[in-house]
Amino acid sequence: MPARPAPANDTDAASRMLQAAAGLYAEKGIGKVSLRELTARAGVNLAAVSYHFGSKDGLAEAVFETLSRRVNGKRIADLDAYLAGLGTRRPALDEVLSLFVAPYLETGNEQQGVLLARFIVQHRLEPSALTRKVIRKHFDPMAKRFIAALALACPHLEVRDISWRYLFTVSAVVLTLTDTTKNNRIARLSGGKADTSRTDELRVALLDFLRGGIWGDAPSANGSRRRR
Amino acid sequence: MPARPAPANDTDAASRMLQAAAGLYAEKGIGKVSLRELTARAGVNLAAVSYHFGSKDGLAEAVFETLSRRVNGKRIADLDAYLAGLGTRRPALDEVLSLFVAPYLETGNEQQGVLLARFIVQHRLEPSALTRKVIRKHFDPMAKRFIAALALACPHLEVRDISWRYLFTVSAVVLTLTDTTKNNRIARLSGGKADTSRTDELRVALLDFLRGGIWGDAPSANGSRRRR
DNA sequence: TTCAAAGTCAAACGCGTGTTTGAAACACCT
DNA sequence: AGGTGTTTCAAACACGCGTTTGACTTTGAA
Repeated sequence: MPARPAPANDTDAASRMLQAAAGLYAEKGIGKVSLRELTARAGVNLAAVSYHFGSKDGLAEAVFETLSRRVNGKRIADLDAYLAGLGTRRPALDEVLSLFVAPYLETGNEQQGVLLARFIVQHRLEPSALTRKVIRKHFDPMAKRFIAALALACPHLEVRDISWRYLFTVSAVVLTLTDTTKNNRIARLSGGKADTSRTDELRVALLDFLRGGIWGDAPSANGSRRRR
Repeated sequence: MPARPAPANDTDAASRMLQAAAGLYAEKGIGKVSLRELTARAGVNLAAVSYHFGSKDGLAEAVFETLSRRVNGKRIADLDAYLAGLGTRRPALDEVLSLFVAPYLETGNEQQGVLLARFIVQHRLEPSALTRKVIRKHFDPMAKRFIAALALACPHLEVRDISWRYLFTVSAVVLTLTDTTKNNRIARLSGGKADTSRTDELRVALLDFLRGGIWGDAPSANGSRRRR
């Protein structure tokens, strides 16, 4: 059990491993990174993982704990600030959605968005003790805050509807972000007219879709669902 | 190289393996099934996989080839029938969406929906030669048909918008379906008010969301996006 | 300078995996 | 009944993985 010095700089072995892990997770997927590959990239001995983090899972937990705490802490803080600035006025759906989507689309920090998305998708596909722990601790509270904010922004909807639509929103965002490689599916299907790797375009398209989906005012088959 | 007899019944070793594979893929995830576990459930010797399917990947390919061909063939056929019955009238967005979503939500065949969803999500998270092949062969053509149909149903939208929204739609559907276990996330977040395991409820909520998202007529932040 | 703690390193261990082997059992036609 | 091609089976193989070991090097305070 090592005594971790509090201020670790970037040339630290542990920091290099964390960086290498984050990079490889984002590039290849969380489950497809071997310790030999990881330590090679970090320029560190194989045994260093066990020494500094206890195990492979310990390293992964450190990566996602850090990431989740930072990202969701900022999301909650930004949401609070926005709501506080409103006074008694109703929050705008667009603004709430923008705040939610922000960490996935932050320009200049694409790796963070992809990593975050991969983590969520991984948890949905093959939940593990690790992902469950991080989700419950860092994502569930944030989700509840945003569901509450969405309810304020959409007074015509019940909490049940909001919950469903929040879930669909998350799904659309994270799965889209896991396909940002060249020749991604949308580029292929649209003949290049749309492309996940053009982030600005993606943001606009995504917000258009989510706004409509959450607000929920479109003509239905029997025309009975008009409410506003 | 075995000579596969054309009519294979359910007590066939190969059929039993296919069934066991499909079941285990749906239950545990595609990447988490070992051949020893699979052959044990199928009541078959370990070497039978190599003998009948060449390799582990060969078995997986057989599973998803069959599933994808059947499901997407039916989707295309149903869409064609619907469009043909319309004559020159404009297709209804709700109907097109229902046809698209159908194989994921077919009652009495839940395993199919989950398996399908898992396959798509797996491909997005960690694409492999296998998933790429099946996607290009069986899903891309179907997707293009539905995008075209959606364009007919939504004449106010450009193909680019439709492509984006189709992608978001797929994302919302498949990722939602990978979390249908007890104590799923939406049940936890909504305090039980919504629950992925109640299929009828899920269908309604999903179609409400998708209709609104695709049609895209909701008040935006600056109020400028009103078009119909 | 000394010495114990912290960190690094090459090597090996144990385990589960997909795959292969070669013999045995079976099926089916002549 | 004989014989050929198909299918099953237990056993072993080769490999990559996460982890552990024990010796070596570095660090930093007394």
